[in-house]
Amino acid sequence: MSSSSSEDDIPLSKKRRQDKFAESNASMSGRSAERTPDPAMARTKSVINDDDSSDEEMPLAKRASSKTNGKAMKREASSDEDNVPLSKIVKTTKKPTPKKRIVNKEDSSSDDEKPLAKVKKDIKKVAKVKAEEESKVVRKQTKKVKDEEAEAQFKWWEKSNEEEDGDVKWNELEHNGVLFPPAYVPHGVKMKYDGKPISLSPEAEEVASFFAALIETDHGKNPVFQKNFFSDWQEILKKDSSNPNITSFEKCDFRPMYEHFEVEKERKKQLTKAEKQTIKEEKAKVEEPYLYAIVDGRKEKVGNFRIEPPGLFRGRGDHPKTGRLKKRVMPEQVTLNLGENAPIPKPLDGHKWGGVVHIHEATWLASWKENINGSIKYVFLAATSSWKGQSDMQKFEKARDLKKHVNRIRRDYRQQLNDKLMETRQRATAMYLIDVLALRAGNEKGDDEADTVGCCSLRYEHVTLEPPNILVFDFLGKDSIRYHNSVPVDAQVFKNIKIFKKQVGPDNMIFDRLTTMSLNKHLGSYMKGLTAKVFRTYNASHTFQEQLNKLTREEDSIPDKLLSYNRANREVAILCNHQRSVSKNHGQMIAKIQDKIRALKYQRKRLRKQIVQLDPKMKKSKLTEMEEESDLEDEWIAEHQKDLLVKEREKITTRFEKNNEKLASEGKPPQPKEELKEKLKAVDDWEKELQKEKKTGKIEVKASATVEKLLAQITKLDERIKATKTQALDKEEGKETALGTSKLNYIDPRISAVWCKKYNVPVEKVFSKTLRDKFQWAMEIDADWR
DNA sequence: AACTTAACTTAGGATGACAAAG
DNA sequence: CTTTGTCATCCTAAGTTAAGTT
Repeated sequence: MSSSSSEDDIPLSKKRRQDKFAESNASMSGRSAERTPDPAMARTKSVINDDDSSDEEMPLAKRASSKTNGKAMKREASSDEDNVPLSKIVKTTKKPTPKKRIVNKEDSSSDDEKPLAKVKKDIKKVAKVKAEEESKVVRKQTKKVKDEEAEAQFKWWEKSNEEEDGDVKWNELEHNGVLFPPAYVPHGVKMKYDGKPISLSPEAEEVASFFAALIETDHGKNPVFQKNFFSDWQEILKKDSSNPNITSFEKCDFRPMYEHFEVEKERKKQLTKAEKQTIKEEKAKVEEPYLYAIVDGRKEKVGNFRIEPPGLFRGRGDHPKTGRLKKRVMPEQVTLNLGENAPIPKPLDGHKWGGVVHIHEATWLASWKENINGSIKYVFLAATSSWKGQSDMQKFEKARDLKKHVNRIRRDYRQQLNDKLMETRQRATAMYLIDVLALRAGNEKGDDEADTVGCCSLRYEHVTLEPPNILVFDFLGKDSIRYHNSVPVDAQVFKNIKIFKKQVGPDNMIFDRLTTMSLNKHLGSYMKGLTAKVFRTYNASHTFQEQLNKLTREEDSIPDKLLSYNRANREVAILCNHQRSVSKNHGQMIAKIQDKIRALKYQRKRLRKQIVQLDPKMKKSKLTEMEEESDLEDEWIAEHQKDLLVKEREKITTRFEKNNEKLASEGKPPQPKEELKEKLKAVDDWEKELQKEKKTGKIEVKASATVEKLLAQITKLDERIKATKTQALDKEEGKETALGTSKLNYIDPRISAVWCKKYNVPVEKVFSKTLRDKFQWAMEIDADWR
């Protein structure tokens, strides 16, 4: 923080993160302490008296928030479910979890598939036989196609809804495993410790390099990041006794390495086109085997076949683990998911796979455990694949289904906003927020993660009340993005939040009797598969369609139509709070544009003066109608003129030098210096002229100039000024909203497809190539779809 | 555990400024 | 003075991986 001596220079988005940082530092005692509930406050009643005056009588959080015994709490919460009317527990009978079969590389070849696989097959036999036969047919057909022209895409959306085949996603699955990052090649550049160059073991050098590359970034300057990196690096240093004893981060100077990388970067840029081309080709050759998997005979694109390279964990927000070393992944840690009959790809030389499994009900191709949070990473098919496409379409269909139920759901929760039962009332209030504000569900998080919240995990401090009915939300959501919004709400919602807050007290969760699980369970009783996130999809798509209809004019030009499209898109992005960090030089950029505008205005002003000089009568007519340049101060003009002169001189000198170089290379003698002087003199003359202008207040008008000509020039300038202004405005408006996320994940692509058809806008204007590929299933939609 | 959503990072293509040529 | 070619800059799209939900 100390680095921010001039706060105003910091882009907004960065600031927001910094502020947050300050906040968490201020409350150093840590969250766990803050959130520990006051046992004296614990109460047990769970019926609500609606009268405000008797708020005190309200029940309280059994799970009054504590993280320390969260597990016990959760169990308790689930026992609460007994209160739920039976009718609401529709949950389908659980299928036995499929057994994973780990096959060691050695035994995999011979014995293989028969026993376990057969049992499994028997279980699902009845349901599956039909599908299997079908898929065999499909396979034969597509194999033929594949041999000729591999790309003929399988149009799954044209097939009638195949029987939902239990949870089985595939019968045969073949792929070439994963691509590991190349082994580390030491560069030998010595960093300094305590001012002296030191040599490091390759492993220690690698980790130091990870950090060195980041020293100029926000991460590299973040103390938590530094601390975590440093302690993990020390562990690595200890592993090789030849490493120097490094105990103080402050004494480390990573700059030599950083500079080395900068030079390398520059060198890469300087490569010729041909060299770049060969590098690209080599890369493609290495990747080639991993690009596609074969699913039931169909060739499908793989998404992320590359194993994530080692590096420093770049946790967002103030993640406690940010900066920790993300270790290199070895084949031993990687599990492959393959068909029983598929050949097992070769692991790295001298290595073995961690395991090979045949989980037919999963869509992942490979997985490994990551060492920072202990979570599992997966290799999936690409977004263009049928698996992803199908589930994407299902998602939007589900959102469309919601339309049929939403009125009933809304009526219910409105009614339940003053339910006697605390839990029900909280649930109804949460549903209101999820529905109206498109908040995320908000699972609880651990102490070893960034402190972010969603609807169910909102805490006391995240919502403030502004009578009569305004709620002010201010919290960090997913990715530590700030959600800051003032919304007028239903009177009862306002009242409820007030009550809940009073009950739970500071630092505690507002919906203390609600979990995402119980909420989703309840939603599921309205409609199969309905969960909190469906509301986000539904509301996003719905808003988009609404806005689009409202904004688009038949008679508009295509750019205008696109503007409407983007505006509708922006509405959705705002609803979903999709932000992007303002680029580091946004401020500069805007300043540059403003300067450009002023420079144009300066020119225009001169032209006007000239016109008046030519024809004094013009003064009162057209010219006065024109907008006055309020931001053109004399001071600025002087500055600007100086600038123009300096630039002109520079230009002349460099041109002169360049010319000389050219002459020299041709073996000719350089131009005489007098020539340069001669040319520079012209600028001097210009300068004098400007000074004279300043004194007399008159501009010398060229002999060829006429009023008409000057007016024409002014019109041109006017246009340019206007264009630049709107450009600036557009940039300013959109600087913080990211349109891409909603387009990619929330807005039903069929709405766009229909819109393009209806208004004759080419689809490629609204969908990039990847988007078109991903949404192929939506492109051939009927024009009357809604 | 498995899958979707999301922002951050990077690559490369479009765009505009500038110099040289017409 | 306008047009054309080149280079740097900027911006978008693709790629990556962290952070959510179920």
